[in-house]
Amino acid sequence: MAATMKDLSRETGLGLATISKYFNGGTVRKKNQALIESAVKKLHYIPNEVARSLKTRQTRVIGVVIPELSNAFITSIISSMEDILRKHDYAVIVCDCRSDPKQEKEAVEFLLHRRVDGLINMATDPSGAHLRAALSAGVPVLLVDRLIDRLRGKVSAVVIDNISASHQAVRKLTELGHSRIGLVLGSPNLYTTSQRLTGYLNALTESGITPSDEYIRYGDYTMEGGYQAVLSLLCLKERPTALFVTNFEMTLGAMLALQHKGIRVPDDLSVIGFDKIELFGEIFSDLTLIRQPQQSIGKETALLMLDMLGNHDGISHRIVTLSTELTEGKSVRALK
Amino acid sequence: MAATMKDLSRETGLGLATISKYFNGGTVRKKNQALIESAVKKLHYIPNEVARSLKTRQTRVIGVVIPELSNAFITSIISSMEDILRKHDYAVIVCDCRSDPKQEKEAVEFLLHRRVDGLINMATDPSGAHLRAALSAGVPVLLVDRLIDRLRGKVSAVVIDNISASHQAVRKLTELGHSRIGLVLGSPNLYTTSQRLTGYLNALTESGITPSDEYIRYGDYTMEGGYQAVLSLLCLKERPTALFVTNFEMTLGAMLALQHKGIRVPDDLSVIGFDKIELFGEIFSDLTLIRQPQQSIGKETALLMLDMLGNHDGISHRIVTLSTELTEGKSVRALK
DNA sequence: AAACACAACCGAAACGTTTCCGAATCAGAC
DNA sequence: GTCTGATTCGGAAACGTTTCGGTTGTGTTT
Repeated sequence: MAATMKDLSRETGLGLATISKYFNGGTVRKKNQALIESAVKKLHYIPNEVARSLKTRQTRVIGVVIPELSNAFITSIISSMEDILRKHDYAVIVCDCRSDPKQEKEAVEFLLHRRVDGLINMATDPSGAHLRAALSAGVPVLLVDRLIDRLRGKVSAVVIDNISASHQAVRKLTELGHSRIGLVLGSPNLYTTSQRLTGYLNALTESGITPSDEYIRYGDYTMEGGYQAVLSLLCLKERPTALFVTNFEMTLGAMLALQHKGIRVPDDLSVIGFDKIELFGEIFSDLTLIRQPQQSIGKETALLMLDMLGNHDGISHRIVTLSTELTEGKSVRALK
Repeated sequence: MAATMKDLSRETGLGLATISKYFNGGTVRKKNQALIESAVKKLHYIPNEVARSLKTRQTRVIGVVIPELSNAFITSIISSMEDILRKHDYAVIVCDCRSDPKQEKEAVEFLLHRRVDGLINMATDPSGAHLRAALSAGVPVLLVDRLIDRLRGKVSAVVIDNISASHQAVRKLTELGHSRIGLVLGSPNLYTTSQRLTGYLNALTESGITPSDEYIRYGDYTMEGGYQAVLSLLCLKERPTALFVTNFEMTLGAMLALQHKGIRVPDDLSVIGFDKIELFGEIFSDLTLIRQPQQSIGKETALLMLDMLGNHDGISHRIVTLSTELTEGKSVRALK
């Protein structure tokens, strides 16, 4: 059905090797170039990347394993990443593992079977067990957003500076006189969770405030989780005067909870949220929040991966840390 | 580096053909099965899908070309689609063409080079020109959400019944006594736009109301577009008493505009929106809206594609139409 | 024990490229 | 018109599978 190089060879009278060289930028005589070009047109030749992959031992495919596709933070990273990768002629296979370690592992194996050239992973399993096969197969691995300690030195990573981000937000609150500051974190064993907790603790102790577990909640990074976390914080005998919520969905949930409880922001409670994402940003436009540079995360991820793919000999594993930004809104006020 | 079937053959003393048969579910003697299994373990054999693809002439990869990845409606479709496809051992390569017909065409070619087994497309170019190459290469094409008239019979499709959806929404409004009903549509030359317009017009004439262009706006399916469209509708000397907004982003924009203008819903104006999407739904929880079954769209798309891939001889092109649902909120009231 | 049927096995040729390296061709100078 | 050195060309062997068709092995029947 589809034309092959062999057909081109027959049509032009040239050898296979010459045709191949033509497509790979080798030097071919003008007249032969023309000959090949017209044969390509005539036969509707389309190069077969599969055969090429088999021979060159590279598929020009990058596997991406993420916890959830329907998550604006993630898709906006993927989107800018895919953009760059495709411009460099790399295809991206995205696998959504639904935050399930088992599925995550299967996804990695699935991609390994397909001989992806590299693996980008926003890890669900904090142990990194799912990546062992990839590592031992020599496939470059790049972690995004979440580091895995025991893989340090064996993989690259692109993350944000979670500690400072959190530190900055909390310091802002302490500077305004808040000392009972509620913290809503993600799932307990996630990298970002513990980092953001550290930043919070640092900022508090720095201001001479003794942190108390009472004010810390784990909201699973979901809207529902954020909602419940805030409700529970509001039940404390000594209510927090301020809140720091550490991801976007939970911020949404938190705002909803406050709204339902009739608590005014910032009059009754100061709030700092997380991740201003296109559409949503408009809705709570006056929220003070920590903003992650999703675009840059995607871009840096793509570039770092391309870099790893380039240095085929002796891959150097780098960790790129991007910084966040505190955008001021009107959801925070000074305690009189 | 990586072990091949040849290595397994040497290790077990069995022939290549036998090993292959083992992996493809052929009958192999018990003792030999055990032999192979242990060799697989010992050598860490991973089947090379690339070589297999070359030989079998199928990649088990589906290409998906969409206008925008960071769009919740789209990702939720993709998510459920990818889920099913991967369970059937098909990988999905997603290309975001940023609603640019040129990029869309390039994406299709990109995927064709990679010899995808099938193509799923939420079309940006309403002419369908970008799909010609795929069609003539005999690659099954499946349109989602947007039909392309001149491709009828040559492709399959999964869409919703836009005309009834729109009809239903508008009839609801006319039944409550509204006659000046503003309509906010997407981009003029899109399939869904014209279908939803038709439903609107039908419903109006059915109630003896003469439609007027004055009440129709094109909002480009963006939040900003919806925002502007509503502002402009509010400037009419004879303001509409009700509004039907035909996608999610524009509904968001519309609500924002109303909020900014201090217009109360439904007291001052009745509103029917579109697409309740997880998170956002909570925010405007009392909106009456048309809900598309994104899950089902994804699922039907995947199944239909698998079906097309199955009937390798004589693909029958089907069009699956799913229906929408009107969920009642509190954003609509009867005109006294 | 011979004959048979049937299951399980294997050698070798594909699939469509790339690449090595020896062979052919070329341009220019004498 | 020949020779030289530099270019361009092409034959053939890979890459790791699947599959065709033929061979060997196993177990039953008489």
